[in-house]
Amino acid sequence: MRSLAEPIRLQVVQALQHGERCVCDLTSDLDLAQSKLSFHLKVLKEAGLIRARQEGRWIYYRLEPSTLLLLRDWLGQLAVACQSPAPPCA
Amino acid sequence: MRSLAEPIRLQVVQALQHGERCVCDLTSDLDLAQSKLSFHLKVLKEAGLIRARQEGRWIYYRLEPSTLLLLRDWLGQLAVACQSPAPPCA
DNA sequence: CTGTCCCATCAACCCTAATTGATCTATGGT
DNA sequence: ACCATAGATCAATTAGGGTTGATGGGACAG
Repeated sequence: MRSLAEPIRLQVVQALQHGERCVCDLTSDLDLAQSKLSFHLKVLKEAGLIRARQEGRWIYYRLEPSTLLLLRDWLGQLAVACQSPAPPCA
Repeated sequence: MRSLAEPIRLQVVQALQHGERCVCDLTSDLDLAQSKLSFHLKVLKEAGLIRARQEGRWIYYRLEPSTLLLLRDWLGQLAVACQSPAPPCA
């Protein structure tokens, strides 16, 4: 969750929404310093939200659906039983 | 999303998972300073994740299912088309 | 083997957001 | 009217994470 808190990382996730992309494309798409993008990709990777694949000199990133669905289901769970009345406080 | 990045706020959300609770209960459940809890509740409320209800001297908080489901669906969308191959980079 | 390109990593700085303790408001009881 | 309690708010400090620019390493081309 922490990894999705950063605006730039959200942009990265959106940019990967329709499929795999290489770092150089992401850099130009989002107009980011290479160093900055690399930092955020690392955070997302360590969170298990994206996966890297190397091909020659280029590295391609894609979203990791299993993690996304895990979060998705967790949010769904929260919405199920959250409307029951409070225990009396006084 | 930013609001769910903070560990304490995640605890609050978990604590509200099974239904409404008043602030005093949350304070003792999570063993937090009143000021700190109030701060995080405000952040969650401004994010639309929780809703407050006053009853006498006490204020009860509950999760806002519509927001949770919105996030849930967004994550679901992301998982749909994210596996298509990368456009060639060279 | 050398130069170049793609990307990761590192250290120093910066900045936003969380914590802390005190104060303020409002409600209800006496 | 007065006091006690629940909770919000504020100002000052602190801490955590993001930015920046430079450096490093691996992969291809010549």
